[in-house]
Amino acid sequence: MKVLTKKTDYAIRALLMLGAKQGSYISAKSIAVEQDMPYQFLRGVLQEMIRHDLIISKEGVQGGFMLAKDPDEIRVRQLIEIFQGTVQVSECMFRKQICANRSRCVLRHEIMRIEEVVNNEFEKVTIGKLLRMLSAEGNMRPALKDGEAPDPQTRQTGIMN
Amino acid sequence: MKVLTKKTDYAIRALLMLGAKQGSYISAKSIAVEQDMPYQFLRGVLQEMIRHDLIISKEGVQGGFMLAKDPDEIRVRQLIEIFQGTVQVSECMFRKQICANRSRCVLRHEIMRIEEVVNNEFEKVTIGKLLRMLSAEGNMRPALKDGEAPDPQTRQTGIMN
DNA sequence: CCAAACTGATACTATCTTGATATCAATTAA
DNA sequence: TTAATTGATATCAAGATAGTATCAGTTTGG
Repeated sequence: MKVLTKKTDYAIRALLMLGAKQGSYISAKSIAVEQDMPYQFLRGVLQEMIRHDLIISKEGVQGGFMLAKDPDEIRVRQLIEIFQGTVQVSECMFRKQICANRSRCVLRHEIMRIEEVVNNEFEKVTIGKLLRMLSAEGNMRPALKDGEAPDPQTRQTGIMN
Repeated sequence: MKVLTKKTDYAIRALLMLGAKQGSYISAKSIAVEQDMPYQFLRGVLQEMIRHDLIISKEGVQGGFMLAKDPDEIRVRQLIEIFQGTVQVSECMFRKQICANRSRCVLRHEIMRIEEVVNNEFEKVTIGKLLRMLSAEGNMRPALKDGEAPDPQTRQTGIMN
């Protein structure tokens, strides 16, 4: 049972990199190199995020990508939905007006409950939160609470690797 | 994001059928027919469950399968582990002594936390619990609490479809 | 004893999803 | 004007999931 596919994984890490340098355009190439991701594959991921208004882009020399919104408003849950589709139980679910099979429906009911738990958890994880965890870890200081501004030192430490 | 694969789904429903007729052997064929599952595929699933001591079998005429333990001791979590492997985050995790990439590790940390939540939930769902939900639903009475014995009427209603 | 109803074991194929690559046109800054 | 870039697709490879087929061994009832 794999929680995150490559696409989601790459997406999150790319966003973290963009989030660490807000305000400037960062090229797909530099992300791919620094994060060790396949270039063209990453580009597909980035384009998908543009379509969902998570990032914006600029073409041409010195072009690249930039966050389109506050990091605290980009939720891992949404990324999972974009790249892996809504959580669903086996089949049954859609169409098939009311399950033909009771045992499957009972099972489904249980799983939908669990799905909700999972979704709530992923809803709480934002790019902003991850960024704070990163910088906190970066210089071995306690994690910042939500809303608290990280100190400049931590800021410039750089995020990746 | 698919929570249950066919194998797990079939496994659970087969177990529910066995659980509904504890004490007698039920053939793979009858399960396949009643539950509308591909016969040979189901057989593979059943054999896997034998290897994990969830069920036992009897060969030959009048043979079939039977639960090997109390339904309340068969957990959906274990079934998921058997048929879908342990929950894991992207890659990273195994080998690769300590992630080379900090952002991936921070992410991983968050996801491992969520995984634990999921595992706890699936740990709580047993075949016994599902059986009780089924019989409760079967005749529109409130669900039984854990440990409470279902009444005979409910019992004989039959489980499937 | 034998035939039919079964499981054990395994090999194979098909289909779907995920991951990755390649190409070409359009844009932009130096 | 050219090199660095994104936009848009098309294609391919690899892996996971789903499903089929086959044959040998076991058991029971007639």
